[in-house]
Parts: sequence; C-alpha cells; structure tokens
Amino acid sequence: MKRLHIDRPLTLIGMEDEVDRLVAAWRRERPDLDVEPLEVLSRVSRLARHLDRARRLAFSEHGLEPWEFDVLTSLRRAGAPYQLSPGQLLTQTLVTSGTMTNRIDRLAKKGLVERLPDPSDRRGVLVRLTPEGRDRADQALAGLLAQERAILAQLSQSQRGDLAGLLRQLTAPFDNIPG
Amino acid sequence: MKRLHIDRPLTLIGMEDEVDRLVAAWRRERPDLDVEPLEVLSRVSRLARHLDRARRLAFSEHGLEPWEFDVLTSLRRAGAPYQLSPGQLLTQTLVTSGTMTNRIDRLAKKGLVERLPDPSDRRGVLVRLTPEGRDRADQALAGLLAQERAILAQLSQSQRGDLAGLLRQLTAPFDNIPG
DNA sequence: CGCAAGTATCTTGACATCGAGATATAAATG
DNA sequence: CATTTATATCTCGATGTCAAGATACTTGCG
Repeated sequence: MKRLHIDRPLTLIGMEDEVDRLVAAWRRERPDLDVEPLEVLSRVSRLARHLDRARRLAFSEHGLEPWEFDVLTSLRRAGAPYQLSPGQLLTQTLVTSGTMTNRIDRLAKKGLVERLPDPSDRRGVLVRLTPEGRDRADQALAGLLAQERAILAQLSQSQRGDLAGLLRQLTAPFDNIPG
Repeated sequence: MKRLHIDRPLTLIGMEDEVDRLVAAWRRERPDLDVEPLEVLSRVSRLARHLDRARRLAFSEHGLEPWEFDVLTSLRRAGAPYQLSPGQLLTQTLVTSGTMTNRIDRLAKKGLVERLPDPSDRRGVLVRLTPEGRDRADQALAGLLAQERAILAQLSQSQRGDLAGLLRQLTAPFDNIPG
C-alpha cells in the first residue's frame, strides 16, 4: 500500500499547511495507523472554517451575516417571484427546522423576507424575498464572488475544474442519497 | 473566457450534486455574472457541513462531541506528556479564546484533561491529557478514520492524492500568512 | 530600574443552533 | 368514510460560540 506525498519536497512546489503538520504528527505518534484520509477531509473542514471567517468579513460590508446571505440567495436563485417553502430552504442550507423558523423570523423583522400562506397546502408557508432583500442578496453575491476569485487565484483554470470535479464525487452521495 | 463543465454529461460520468443545481440556477438568474468560483468553494462549505454531521454520528458511539475530539486529539498528537497551552490549541482548532477556555473547563470537569501552571510563564497555563482522555482520543480516531475511508472510497488513490494537493494550495495561504 | 507595549488567558453577555416534542393538515389504507 | 401514518412548520429549553473587554504577567527600551 504505497502512500503518496511522503517526503515530497513541499518547499519546492508550494507551501506546507497545518494539515501537513497534523498528519506528520500522527505518523510520529501513531505509526500503526494509516491516516491518509485526513489529507483530504481535514483540509476540507479547515478550509471551510477559514472560508466562514472570510465570508463573515466580506458580508459585513453589506450589513449581512453569513446565515442571512444563505437564506436570501436561496430565494434569489429560485427566480421570480422569489419564494420557497421553509422545507425547501432547509435542504439548501443544511440547517434544522427550528433554526430555519428562527432565521425567517429575524429576516422578516428586518423586512428582507415576508411569510405568506401556501395556497395549495394549509400546513405550509411560503417565504418570499422583498425588493430590498433581493437587492441586498445581489450586492452581497458580487462581493462574495470577488473574494472567492482572489482565494482561487492560487489555482489555474484547469486545476479549478479538476478540483470541482473531485469534490463533486464526494458531495454527490450526500446530496442524492438523502443523508 | 471559456467555462468548464457546461453541458457536461454528468449522468454518464457521475452524479450531479446540489452545487450543480445551485450554479445552474445562478446562470439562469444572473447570466451577467461569472459564478465559476462557487463550483469549488460552495462544494467545500457544503461538504464540510455534511462531514460535521457524519463526524457527530461517528463520535457519539464513543461518547464524544466533535469539539471534544478536536481538543483531545490536538493534545494527543503533541506526544508525551500530551500537553499544550490554550494558545497553541487555538491555532489548531480555529476557535476563539473564549471558546477554548469554555472547552477546557468542560473537558476538565469530565476528567479528560487537567490544567497545570506553566512553569516558565506565570501568565500561562498548560492543558494536559489525562490517561482516560488519551484512550478516548485514540478510540475515536480509529472510528473517524474508518468512516472517512468509506466516504473517500468514491475516489481512486491517485485522485485522493490530487485532491489533497489542490486543497493544500488553497489552505496554505490561510495557514501560513496569519489570517 | 521603571514604564510602555505586548502577550496569554479568562470573563461576560448576546446570540444562533440544535434536538425533541407539539400542532395542524394531508395522504394512504381498508 | 374512519383511522392511521406521514408531512410541514413551529415552540422551547439547553448549549456552544463569538466578540469585546478585563486581568495578570512579561518583554523591550530608554
């Protein structure tokens, strides 16, 4: 079972990161274990955490929190009349129903969304973006894309394509077989 | 500016995921924007969220929360005598100092770590793993690796290596230029 | 030596999230 | 139809996180 990346001259081809140090530490402390999975998945988790911080900063210029952006843009993407059920918002944002109720309450109080009864199902509710909510979503999206482009400048166009494809193979099972 | 992945026959080469749907929706609603960055970074964020859930499940078999695992394994990796300062734990776990104080309090109450005065700096504290804390960390790590291997079975060995390398290029700036 | 600036950790209060259960309605079954 | 089962959303209590500031100690510099 050959392992990749052992003794790879990182200083010549790029920077070392915290996960390299983490993996090296495990190999020293637990040489009996194969910790190769961490090379991928610990990087995913740590990068996501860094991205959260960066996004929080980018959105603060537009007076939005990351969770507000997530809800508003889900509605924006739905297209006119910019409305979805709370349940549809759940699957897009990966939060629980209690959280989504709370988010909708707060966004409604700020005037960025409004709640309407679902005409075809009396249990249901539709959440609709207000014109101001739509504008805020559009502005924040532009800012986010600018920031993300800067982060991705580390990679060539084809590398970005490769990376997206590899990540898709990992996310697809979660998104399709309901996890 | 040619875009990759347009009209790619996903059904033949793999599954579509939520981000494919998200990107398609943006291209319909905002054809004026180049949303290619989302192909990579939205997948990172969503995958991390799925991984959090999966980890929570895996650790619950060992009676640990993800945050407990993060702290205990940071100490475990440090090697005997399994101790680090709260500050060192901060940089490894990417949380704030208030959070770390709280985590250490709770882990100490459960008997998994103990706080010692730093002999060389009277402001400082050292956090040390107890023998039970060490055992719990080792057990949970084995469980985590098994689960992660299952998730990564979607990819070949060389694809995993490629993916790790691409992710490293994105994480390195965050981990090296203090962000 | 003595003071200013820096560092390490902890405290506090606000807030977002989760999970479990409650409520109301819809769909399926016989 | 009546009854069971499933679905959609909301309520509520507990908990973890963050940000900002407080405290205590250390280091650098004149």
